Amino acid sequence: MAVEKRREREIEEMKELILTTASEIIATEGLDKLSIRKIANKIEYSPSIIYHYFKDKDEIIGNVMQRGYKKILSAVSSAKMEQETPIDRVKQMTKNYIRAALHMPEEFMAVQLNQSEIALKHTASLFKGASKEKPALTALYQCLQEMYAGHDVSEDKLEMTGQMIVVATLGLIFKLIIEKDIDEEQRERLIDFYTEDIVLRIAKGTHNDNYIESLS
Amino acid sequence: MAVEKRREREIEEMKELILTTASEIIATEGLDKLSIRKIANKIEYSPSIIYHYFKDKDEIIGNVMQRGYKKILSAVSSAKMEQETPIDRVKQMTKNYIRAALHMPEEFMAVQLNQSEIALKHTASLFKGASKEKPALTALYQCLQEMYAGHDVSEDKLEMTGQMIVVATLGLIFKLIIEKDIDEEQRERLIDFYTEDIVLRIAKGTHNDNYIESLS
Amino acid sequence: MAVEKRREREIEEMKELILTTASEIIATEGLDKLSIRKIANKIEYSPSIIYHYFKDKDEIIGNVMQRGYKKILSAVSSAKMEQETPIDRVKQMTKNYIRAALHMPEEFMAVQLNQSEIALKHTASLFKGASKEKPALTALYQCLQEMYAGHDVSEDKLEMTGQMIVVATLGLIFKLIIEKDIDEEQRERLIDFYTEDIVLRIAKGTHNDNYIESLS
Amino acid sequence: MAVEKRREREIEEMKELILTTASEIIATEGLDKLSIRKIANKIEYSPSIIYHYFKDKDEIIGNVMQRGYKKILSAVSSAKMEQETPIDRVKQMTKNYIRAALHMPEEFMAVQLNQSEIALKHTASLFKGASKEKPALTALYQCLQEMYAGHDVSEDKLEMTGQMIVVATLGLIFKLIIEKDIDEEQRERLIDFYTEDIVLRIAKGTHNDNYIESLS
DNA sequence: TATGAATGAGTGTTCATTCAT
DNA sequence: TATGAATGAACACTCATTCAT
Repeated sequence: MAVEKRREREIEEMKELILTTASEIIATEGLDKLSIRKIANKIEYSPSIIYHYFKDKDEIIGNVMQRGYKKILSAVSSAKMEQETPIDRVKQMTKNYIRAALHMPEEFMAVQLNQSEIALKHTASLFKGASKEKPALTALYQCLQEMYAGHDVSEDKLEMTGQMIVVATLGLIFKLIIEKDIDEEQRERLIDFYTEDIVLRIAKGTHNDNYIESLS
Repeated sequence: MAVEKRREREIEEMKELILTTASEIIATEGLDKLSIRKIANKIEYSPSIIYHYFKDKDEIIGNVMQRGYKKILSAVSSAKMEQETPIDRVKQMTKNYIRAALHMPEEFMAVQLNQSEIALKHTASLFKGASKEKPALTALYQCLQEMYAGHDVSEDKLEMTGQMIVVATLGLIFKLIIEKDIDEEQRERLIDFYTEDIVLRIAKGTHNDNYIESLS
Repeated sequence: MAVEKRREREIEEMKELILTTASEIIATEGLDKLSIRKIANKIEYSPSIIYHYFKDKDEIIGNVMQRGYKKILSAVSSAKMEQETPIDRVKQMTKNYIRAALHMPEEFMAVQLNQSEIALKHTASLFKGASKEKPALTALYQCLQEMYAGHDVSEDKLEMTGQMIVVATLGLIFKLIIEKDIDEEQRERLIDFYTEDIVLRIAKGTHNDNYIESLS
Repeated sequence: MAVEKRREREIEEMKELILTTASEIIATEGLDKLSIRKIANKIEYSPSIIYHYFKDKDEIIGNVMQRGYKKILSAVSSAKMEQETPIDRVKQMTKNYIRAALHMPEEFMAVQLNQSEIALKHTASLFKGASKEKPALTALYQCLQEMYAGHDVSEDKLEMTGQMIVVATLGLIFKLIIEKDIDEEQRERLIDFYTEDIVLRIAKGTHNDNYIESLS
């Protein structure tokens, strides 16, 4: 009984070890350079033992991605209710999302850029109706709905606005990850500017901005 | 000497052929499925001959990416002057950029996601002062300057606004490429919405939007 | 001691379980797809435990084959005494033999095609004197002796005739197993024709067939 | 030009070497123990080179089998017309067939016992109408027709008789191969008895054998 | 210039077997 | 008695690269 528990723990630890190692390799060399043998070498076990803990390579990749996805998601959702106004919640959410992503850059990239069906099941967000299916988008969408409550805005446009925030945020994250030599200060400036300013611009739309009309 | 010139031309042609073929493979199967053998098969030469024209696979990839970057650039710049108002030029530019990228999705991804220095030399755009160095950003920046001429907006904010447009556009492109199963109609809707609406929102800022203020 | 007996019984049961399972796998997937893991999975034990009951895979295969041989044998011998005339007994025996074999095709093939000494100890039938050593052949031989009682036929020829019946029967069985797509009707026709007609022709010989002489 | 010819010859030689080696392995260890690595080791080349000459393992197996089949076929057909009477031709054909098979025992087994579709395309002989499709059977069938010309025998029975000769012959060959320890003399006796006597019995049928009737 | 032969390292995966517990 | 962790050898196959010609 105590034995069983220890076993279970050990299994969990080994799985953890394998997944972490896989994450590291993905982080340093990219998803397509990940190999069972590389994992085995790193953890100093024989390749075969890995099949004790995971059915095959796909299961490992699946797990790595799911973990990545969960990390991100929890980071975002933890912020859901902290802010009072919907727009502040949107700001907070994107901020958290960006931070979380930048804490696991390569893993995040691997997940987001993966075109396999299992990955897309988690990451797809551009299809029609995504705001009702995807947790992250749903949260965003609800904020937007609150913001526009009582105003005549089509559901469609609201969904697309949410999608555009997602897309723009991802774009920023990708670029910040790829341009890894940008100094800390500039990073912060860009993130701040994006979350404090750009997100707002996208979210609020331009319904009444006579001033800006005059600019163009 | 005439002989030499012919030789040189032939060499150039062969290099061209190899690179074009590599591009095609990347376009249809992705960067990591590119192999010397595949190129050789397609051009109906033996794999070995390729090493006559390029040191190794990496050199081929490097060249492909450089060409990819140039293609994109020319697509964008060709549109520079067609539109009258600056905001229309911005719209047009992003539209062209998106179209061009989506016509060579895998190649585009390969270029934009490449973290090597030589790639970054072309693609880096988030550093301070980028709007003065990077052709694409410069064009954008100039439009924004025109838009805000006579208004009190800091150079800094204008540069960052340009960078945000770049970043958001890339995000949209990436997602459109990755979520390859989205139907044509939705694609068009999103692109339209982005170029007609979102770009505007980002570009114009929110200086005077009392209406929206009331929303939040 | 009671305990010991129970233990022994349990061991026997476990061995039985393992062997039956192995037989099933051989039957459904073929001998070369048999693996310790597959057996273990099926009986819901760990692979290692199997080594408690059998030295190695070969020992298991050996046992399976022995059992297979016995099954066939009992199927044949059960028919020994049912028929009155010797030729009817021969017919009945071959019929039973064919039926029994076709009920366990893969196992039968595995046994009959196995060239190991232990397998051959059971299956060898072509050596001189086989009709006195091999139960199946002995039965056949006795029938033939009865048939030819009072006629001048050499022991030798009689033994060889028996061997030829064995050989032909095996040939038919093998082909029926290998050509697995033959429809039921044709199968039956062939088996019938063989057991009713061909076996007779072989068994009876051609001592007096003037008619046929005239054919050649 | 001379170079090309030499190359072609060398390729042919290498292919030959690979196939012969594969045959040897099949002969000594069985078809399912055949591996690319084993071939490579035996011919003292690296495994990869084998893929220069053959697409994959299946292609090698296919070639081995085809060669085997052809060898047998030519052995048989070479004898077709040497004999005068049809029954002598049948005898001669089976004799040649047996000899040919015993000269390449394991290869023959591998071909005849292979259940894959491509193998069966060559070896299947029990289906209705086989005597019109399979060269070997056709030859047999024609002999039988000649023998029974002018007598009232159904096509069906004639075809089945042919099939039974095939089946019996295969049975004999298989057993002679498997029981590899039988001494030369006994082998010869059995083969002789089969070809001189048994084949005759099967072929001629038992229409008029009053004598034998009395036996049963 | 161009080829094809050849290699060695690498891929994912399966398996029989051993051993400490 | 029974387990699960672990290994090492084997499997088919792919690839970048080299080299003699």
